[in-house]
Amino acid sequence: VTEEQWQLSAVELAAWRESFRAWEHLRLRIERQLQAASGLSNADYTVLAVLSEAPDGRLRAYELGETLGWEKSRLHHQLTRMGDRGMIVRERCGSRGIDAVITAHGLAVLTDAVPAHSREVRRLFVDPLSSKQLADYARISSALIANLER
Amino acid sequence: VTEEQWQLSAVELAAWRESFRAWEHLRLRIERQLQAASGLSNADYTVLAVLSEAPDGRLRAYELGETLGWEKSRLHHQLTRMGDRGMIVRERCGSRGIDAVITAHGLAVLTDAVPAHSREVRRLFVDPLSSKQLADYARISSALIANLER
DNA sequence: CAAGATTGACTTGTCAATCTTA
DNA sequence: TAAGATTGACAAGTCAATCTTG
Repeated sequence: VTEEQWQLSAVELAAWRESFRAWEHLRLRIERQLQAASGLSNADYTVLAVLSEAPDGRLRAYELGETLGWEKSRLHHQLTRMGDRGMIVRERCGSRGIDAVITAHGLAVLTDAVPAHSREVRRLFVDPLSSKQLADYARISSALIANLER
Repeated sequence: VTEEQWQLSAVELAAWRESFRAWEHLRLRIERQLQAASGLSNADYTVLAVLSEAPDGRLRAYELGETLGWEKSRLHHQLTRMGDRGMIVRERCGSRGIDAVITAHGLAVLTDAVPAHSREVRRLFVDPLSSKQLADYARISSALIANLER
């Protein structure tokens, strides 16, 4: 019999499936709360949050993409949708760059959405874990990201 | 000043964002590998895997949905697409139930896909973690699921 | 040419409404 | 009526190809 070195042990496979399932559920619930309460997707919320934290509420599209880890076309479609809904505007900047800028409306929508969203994150992610577990989870996530980006 | 009890601490927020980012990246990479190597989405793969593990490669659509934690319409669309590609068939079963049954072709596609997929899961998820971290991560995921399903 | 932005075609997932049969 | 299945409209994301300007 050939050595099947790729095989996952039962424990490893279960860990993978359980983690996958947990994250899918979590994402769905967060998404639903945001949608129902504020009409935002999680992607909308994240873009608004990142822009609102940038100086002048403005960021190069390119850097925004890096920050979020999104492909340029995904970002572009997202910004187009958000632009159509008046949450951001695009402004040509320098030579061949574009700035995404959060609008007053975008900021208002975000401000409105933050408390309930944060409460949901707390309820579904922070509260069920001990602070050690939360720290562990974050540390492991960082390790995974580091490995992914190598 | 009002007590802002919903606020997430910097640590909590960072943990949430880091975890979110890790999981998004991970999912994308897994998805890409599957797509490139086997023309399967992760959803396809998961359905095939679950069916292949069921007695006779057959499962009530309803139970399949429960197992995966998917809504019925998602499952329905998914099965339709997989049916179109000859990987499963639907069979009326009992009174008002439908069985999803993996076909020989579906099983062949799955069998083909397993090694490279498993290798990728190992490379991106299992190997970068110590076995204690893996166990921690799985345990935390279970806790999150338990909380979500309450 | 190359960095960065844009486009369009296509796949997946969500929601809400509807159908079917015990 | 209710369990379970189906449908269709739509939002989101992916890929590959193309445009633009230094």
